[in-house]
Amino acid sequence: MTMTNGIELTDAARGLLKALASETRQQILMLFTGGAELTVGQVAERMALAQSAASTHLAALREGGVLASRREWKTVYYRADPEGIGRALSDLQLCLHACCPPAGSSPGVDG
Amino acid sequence: MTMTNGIELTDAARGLLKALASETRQQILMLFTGGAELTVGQVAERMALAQSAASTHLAALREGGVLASRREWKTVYYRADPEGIGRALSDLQLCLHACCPPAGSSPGVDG
DNA sequence: TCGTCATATCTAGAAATGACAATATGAAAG
DNA sequence: CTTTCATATTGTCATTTCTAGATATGACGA
Repeated sequence: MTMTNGIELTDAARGLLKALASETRQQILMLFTGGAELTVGQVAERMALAQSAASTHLAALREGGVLASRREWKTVYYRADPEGIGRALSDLQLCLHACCPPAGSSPGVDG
Repeated sequence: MTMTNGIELTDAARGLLKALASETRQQILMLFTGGAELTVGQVAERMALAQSAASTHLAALREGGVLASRREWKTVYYRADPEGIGRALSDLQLCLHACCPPAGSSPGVDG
């Protein structure tokens, strides 16, 4: 049995944290609210970024499991990856909950 | 009527993301599992960091609402801040949920 | 084959981050 | 007032990250 004396974040959770470490990427993610599909060019325009910067950030978000991409001819459409986000968020919550229970999570802790 | 066409992360959520953007700080947080109280010196020793580096990281974690500190004479004891963590996590979840619902969260989305 | 379009990758400079050493702060003891 | 102890802050350097421009890739149309 693998023994870790402490708790550790999963890859999914670390990916989310890394992807959303940048405020620019946080804002980019919000562009995809409601299941919108956006191209690299559209993101670059809305964020007032160079195409290369937008491409890099979008790749980082995809790498972190936050976005997914679909290619149609020459155009790449990015969209949110609710499943990836959900898993990462769940892992993060589970880990932080195990680490620092919000008072009253485990019976017998308080009383 | 104030119209924000998008969704925005709360300060608490952004604080959490910023605080946990560093893997070193992620590991530091895990030292506080189980409600442990640690001094700056103890964290520095366990993480094999200089005292100044530990102090800076702990301050960042406190700034992000992840840790809380208690001063006793010359010694400062840091501990997890479950309330702050819970709020940030809740905000983050709420925002991401609103942005990218995990399939079937809002009745009528699917049909 | 050549040209165009959208995106990805490479390169280089700018800005931010993280590390350590050294110094400063604040509180208690002598 | 000076010393002592733990922590906070400052200065500097190395590393990383961010950004934009230029170039490469892949697919279609002529």
